[in-house]
Amino acid sequence: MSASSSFKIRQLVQALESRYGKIPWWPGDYDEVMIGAILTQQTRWANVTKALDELRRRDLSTLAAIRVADIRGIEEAIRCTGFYRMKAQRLKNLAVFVEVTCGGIDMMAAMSTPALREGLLSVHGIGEETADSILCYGFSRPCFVIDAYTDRVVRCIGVTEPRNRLKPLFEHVLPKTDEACRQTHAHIVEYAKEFCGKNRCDACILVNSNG
DNA sequence: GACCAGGTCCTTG
DNA sequence: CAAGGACATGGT
Repeated sequence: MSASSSFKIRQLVQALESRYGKIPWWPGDYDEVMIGAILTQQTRWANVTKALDELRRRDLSTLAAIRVADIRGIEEAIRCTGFYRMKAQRLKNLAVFVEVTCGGIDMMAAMSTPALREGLLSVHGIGEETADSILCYGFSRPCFVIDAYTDRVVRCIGVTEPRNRLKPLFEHVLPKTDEACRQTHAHIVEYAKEFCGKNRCDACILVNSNG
């Protein structure tokens, strides 16, 4: 574990905290967070909220409902998020995992974080980011989400660890609470949208990258 | 019209 | 194992 990377990330976390303070991010019940986590894959959140509204309108806003619904109706409801065919199938897969494999939300909530993470990752269509989002924002576990924005922002402040080292790095630096994980991740996304384009970071104002 | 969005899986070399 | 492509609609 690189000491200088830890230091830079500590600086980043503090600078973001003082810049943005407390911001609400991804409120909602278990079902909404899990469904949203699939729908937001490679997709803007604004389009996800439209799809969530449409799902609610069709009484498809729970995984229990999604599990038994005609997949075409799900596809129609979520079309505006793109990749809608694939995502409809992924929602079905997740619904089977939750309702059948686990035996319902309550059983899921009683699982240990490692067991729940492993289970989620076994679902076809759920990768690390989606699993960790569900763990952190849905099940309030102290689990830090690494996404494209996180990757971009840490490069911007001079951290060179490979992407697969970032999660343990952040979890080492942050307090072991879901609140810390969700706030910092939300901050990073806000900052990235404001200052870090895909192939540039022309306003890295938070942390001196020579540190 | 080009480019990108809070990824994941599959196929190639 | 890295790199590239497919999935698809909607906003800037």
